[in-house]
Parts: sequence; structure tokens; C-alpha cells
Amino acid sequence: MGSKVATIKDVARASGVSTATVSYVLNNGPRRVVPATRARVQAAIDSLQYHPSTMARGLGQKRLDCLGVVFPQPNPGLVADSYFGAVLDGIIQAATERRQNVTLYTGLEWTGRDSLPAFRDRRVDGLLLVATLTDSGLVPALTEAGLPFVLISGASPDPRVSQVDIDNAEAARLVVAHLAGMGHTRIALLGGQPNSPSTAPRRTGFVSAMQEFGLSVDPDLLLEGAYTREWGYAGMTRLLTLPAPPTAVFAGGDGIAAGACTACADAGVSVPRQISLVGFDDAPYAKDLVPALTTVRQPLTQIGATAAMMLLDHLDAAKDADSSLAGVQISLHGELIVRGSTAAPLLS
Amino acid sequence: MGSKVATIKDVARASGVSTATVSYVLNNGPRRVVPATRARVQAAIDSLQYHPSTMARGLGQKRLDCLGVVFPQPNPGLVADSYFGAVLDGIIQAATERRQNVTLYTGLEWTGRDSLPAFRDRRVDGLLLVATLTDSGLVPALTEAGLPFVLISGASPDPRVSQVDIDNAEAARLVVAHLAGMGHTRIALLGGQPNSPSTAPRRTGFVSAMQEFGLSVDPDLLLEGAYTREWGYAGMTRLLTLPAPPTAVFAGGDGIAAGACTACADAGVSVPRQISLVGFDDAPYAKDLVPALTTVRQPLTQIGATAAMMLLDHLDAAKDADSSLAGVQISLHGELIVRGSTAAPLLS
DNA sequence: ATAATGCATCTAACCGATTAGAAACAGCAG
DNA sequence: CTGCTGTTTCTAATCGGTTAGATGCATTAT
Repeated sequence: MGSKVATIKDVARASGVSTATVSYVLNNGPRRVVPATRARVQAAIDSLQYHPSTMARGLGQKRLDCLGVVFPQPNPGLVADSYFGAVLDGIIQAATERRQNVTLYTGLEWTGRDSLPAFRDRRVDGLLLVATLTDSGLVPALTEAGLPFVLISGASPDPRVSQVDIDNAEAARLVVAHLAGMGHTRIALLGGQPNSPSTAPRRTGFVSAMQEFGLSVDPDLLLEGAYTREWGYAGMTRLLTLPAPPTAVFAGGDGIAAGACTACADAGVSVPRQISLVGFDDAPYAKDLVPALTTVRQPLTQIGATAAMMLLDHLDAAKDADSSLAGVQISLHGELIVRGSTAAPLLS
Repeated sequence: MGSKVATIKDVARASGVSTATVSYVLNNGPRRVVPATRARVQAAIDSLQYHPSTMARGLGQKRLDCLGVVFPQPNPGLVADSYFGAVLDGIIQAATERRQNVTLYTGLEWTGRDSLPAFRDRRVDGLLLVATLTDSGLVPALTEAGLPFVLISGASPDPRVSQVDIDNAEAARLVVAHLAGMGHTRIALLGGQPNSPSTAPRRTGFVSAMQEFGLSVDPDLLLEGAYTREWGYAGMTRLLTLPAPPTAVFAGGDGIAAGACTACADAGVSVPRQISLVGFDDAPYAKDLVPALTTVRQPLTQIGATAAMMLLDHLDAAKDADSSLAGVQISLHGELIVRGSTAAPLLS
């Protein structure tokens, strides 16, 4: 192993200056270095292939140039899920652009409020919490600890908390308007797990939109389970066996919708002839389903990128003033993509 | 902001011992600490919510408990792609189980061999290279630099390099056997980008399997582009306009197959009646396509997890002996999942 | 000629941990 | 009571950087 990595001392020795000077060259400024010296140092850096150690630098009070991304509780298969993948893509894009690293945290057990296990180790400058479960206790714990973070698709009532999300109520209203406009009256909601932060807003948005359009909400048609194909299949099966099944189903996620679609196929129920189906997210496969899925498109990548930018801006600002920055809430808009899975109900 | 995080000094002061003793308590051993003292220190740790700083620790020569994952060149939308997502899931699972962090690197420009930009900063203990492009120069550079790494789905001829992949040639043979067995003779290959490491092995496996089954390979039916839906659409369109189109198409990825499927639909060509279609990966949406896609299932999550384990084992071993460990190559098996997109060709 | 100035560079303390080696202290044998 | 042993704890060097303050040197002002 000839793999001793070069340190700043090596560079200093090689170019006959002190480590301080090397450091000034690296960070150019605030002290100026005369061009001749700068050139010599730079030459040494190049020839030794020197890169400063982030750890040593971070040990001072400088930035680590690394953002942490927190995904919810232990959940195998999570990243492959299109929602998280798309958000992560946005985060990575923004982070890369600003030369930041991204570290992932999933499924670490923060059972009690006292254990933010991996974050107190100061490995990251700040955190992005993606769809953090409402009952995780993570948000208050982080607030209390004073660690900078931004919530993505997560509803916190605390105005000091910065958040990026789409307007779920508005999105739900778009769906109800679409379905009601085609003449549907018995509309079911097939939601994700109740402790997921987007489940409740979509439900309340759905309910109030139903009222707005003068439709009654049958409690039997309000089911919540999980954001999975399996739940979509199970939930739809349940709806189909009701004495009075719905004529339209609003699924809280495209995965749910895909499962529901299969359930309909297996039950010999035709979509959209007998049942209209609307998804949420506009996953890449949504248009490959048969029929192609009507769904609410979330600008997920943009959401991820925006949140990352916000966090970085906050960190940059905090460098100067110790700003306990009031939280910024950004609400983007979902867009209804109408495809083949919705149609007017059969006249009965 | 009462957010000064506690340091080892705070703990030492609070419990009336030296930092050394605190450190011994933390790492229990090699020095023993008398139970009474240990209890006092532990109490201070708990009440101060102390967590050691990884950076400070890493500054010595200890492990950082962090693995780096390298994805290929700038490639927006990459993580959302099911292949990378699934591999990443496996990596995260294994890493989490062994209490390691995961840091992502994508699209950083390592133009020349001299710039392994982010790795020399010693932020990670080792790297997992996922489908690193064959012409990136990254593998030789890392080998030379002596940084521990494992290749995932990446073909390096260097026997010192540890690798995990499926046997692509064998997988291609499964596909050809399936299609040839149904009577197809004009079989096309719709591959990914040529500099992706799995493209060439699949092509050579395809070609030699064709020969094995006594089928000739028409160069017009050997197309390579990229692992995207767009390329799948474009490539399939090209195949369909040939004077003598193929009766079966082997797509190098499910994304390609999905695009090809749409192209067939748009061209009014029926799958599998007029053209049989085989994908690769068994992405989650493969069975939702219409017809459901016959494809080669890769144990992607297992591949990711295996590679992470190998890397960690290597790192653990290197702690003791400075082992320039000979590389370990692991080859897993793809499995042909037969669904509705393949059928015997029309008799002509 | 001498003092005051400004610039380039160096010295050394510091960040938060780990870890040899030294020190303090107890118990026990002579 | 002294000397030895063994255990527990402390002191201080170290890792690789950053940065305030000191220093040296060349100009310019007096």
C-alpha cells in the first residue's frame, strides 16, 4: 500500500512554506498570497494530488458540505419506490450543483425523543426530512436540538419549521372536481398509512371538496392502509365487495392505484367503464398501466431540489448572522393529468 | 439557540473525570473503568445527550462508519430509475444493519485520472461503484490510490478488483433459449449505451447463444443506445421499419422494453402476436405492462447488499492485517420470468 | 537616518476525539 | 515501614486542518 494520502504538511514541506500559507491558497483569502508562492504551492498540491480532509476541516467550525436525507422508519424497498427516488433525485441535483454531498439515513431507530442517534455526531450540516411520519417525534426533537432542517411532504404546525410540499387539499379538490364533473357521486378514497403526513391533508381535502360539490361521504368508502400495491389490491377488493360499490376511486398514490387496477382486472371489473380510477404522484409507470392512469402529478424532483436549496440558503445565512430564521413554507401545486382510467359513470 | 452540542470535555467536567476516562467508557476498553466511575460518566453522557463527533474520531485513523456509493456520470432521474433504486435499497439495508452510513456521489466530474475529487477527502471508508461506465477511468485510479472499493454490475478484467454482478452471458442465453425454443429465428437485441458495463457482456452472450442455437445474427438487428424508455421507443421504431423486421426483441432493460412496447402499440403492432418482447431487470412495473413483460429478474437488492457486506468485511479485515486482499468476484444468477409478452412467432 | 506603514508569511492555539505512557493509589509481602 | 505489584485514572501528544496574532521585510513618510 503506497497509499498514504498527502496532508497539508506534505504540501507545506514540498513547497517550502507553512501550513497556514497552504491553507490560504486553498481557501484563497482572506490573506493574500503572492502569485509566485501561490504557484509553487499549487504545483505541490497538484503533484501530490492533495485534497483537504473534510473531517479535519469540519473539526473547526466550518461547513462539512454534506446534507443528510432522512427517510421514514425501516422500510425495505423504499428508495426504489418512485416517490422517494424522484425526491432524492431532486435533492441530489441541487446538492451536486452546489458541491454538497448527500448522506442517507433510513430506518434508524429514534424510538425516544432523546435519540437522534446519527445526527448529533455532526456528520452533516443539516437535514432534509422526507415524508417523516407524523408520530415519529423527530421534528420537535430536532427543533429543540437546534439542528437546521427542512421538511419535505411533511406537515408540521410549527411556523418556525421550513417546509416544502404541494397543496394536498387543492390537489384532492382537483380530483373530486374532475370526477364530480363527469357525474360521479359515489367516490371512494383509498389512502396510505394514517401516520404518513400526506394522508390526512388529502383526506380532509377530499372530504371538503365532496361537500363543496354537494356529494355525501360514505364512511365505508374512506379506507386508509399504506402506500403499497398490496394495499391497493386489498382495499379495492374490499370496495368491490361492498353492497353498493363506488363508481370512482381516488387512490392516494400510484402504487395503490396500480394494485387497485390489478384487483379490478382480477375481479372482472372494467376500468374506466365500471370504475374510474385516479392515482397520485404520476410515477413513471403511470402511463404504461392499462388503461393509462389519470393521476395528480407532483413536481417531486422540484420539491426535492427546492428543499435542498432552502436548507443550503439557510446554512449560508446562518454563517453570518446567527439567525433563528423564521421558517419558510413553500407550497407547490399538483397538476391533474387526465388519461384513460377515468370516464363518466354508467347510467344506472 | 441553546444549541451548543456537548463535547467530550463537557462530559468529563460534568462527571469529574478526564476525557480519557470518558473515552474509555465510550469504547469500553481496553482500559477498564471501575463501575462507580463508569456509572457517573454514563449518567453525564445521558443527561447531556452526548454523542461523539465522527469527524474528531475519524481524524485519528479510526473508521468513519460510512460507505460511499458512486453512480455514473451526471444523469438526472437516475435514482428514480428502478435499477439504481433497487441496488441502493440493498446497500442501505446491509449498511444499516451494520450501523454504517451511506453517502451518495453522482455526476461529479472525474474528468482526468487525477481527480477523484470527493474521495481523497476521506469522508468514507470505502466505495461501492454502481454500473460505473467502462471508460470512466475510475477503477484504475482507485486501484492505484489504494482506496477500498467494490464494483457492482461493472466489468473489470483486473483480478484484484472485487465485483458483484449477475452472469450476463448466461442470462442472455436464457432469453435466446426461450425465444428460440418457441421457434423464433429473427431475434433483435436492443441494448443500452455501449459504455455501460453490462451492455457488452449481454451482447456477446446474446451472439454466442444465437450461434449455439444455430441462428444467424443480422447486424441490422443489433442496436445499442441507452437504458431509457426513449431509446426503447426509438430503437423499436427503427426495427419495425426494417424491410425484414424481427419476430422477437430482447431489450437490455425494462425501461427499454416499456418504450418498445409503446412503440409497438403506436405502430399498431401486436405484442406478442406479431412481436415477442423480453426485458431485463424485472422492474416493479414489468408485470403491470400490457402484456405483462417477460423479463430476466436480477436480484438487485441482494446484489447491493452483498457488495456492501463484501466491502465491510474487507474493511474489517484490513484493520488487522494490512491485507492487499485479492479481489473476490461474485456472480449471481438471473432468472427468466415468463409472462405474456412472448409467444411463438406467426407462421409465415 | 529613523519611524511608520503595509504586505506576505510564519507561529501556535484550537477544534474533539483517541491512546501511549506516567502517575496516583491501593493492597500485600517482607 | 518500605518496596513491589496491579489497578484505575490522568497527562499530553496526535490526527489534519483553520485562523488570530506575531514577525520579518520592503516601502514610504518625516
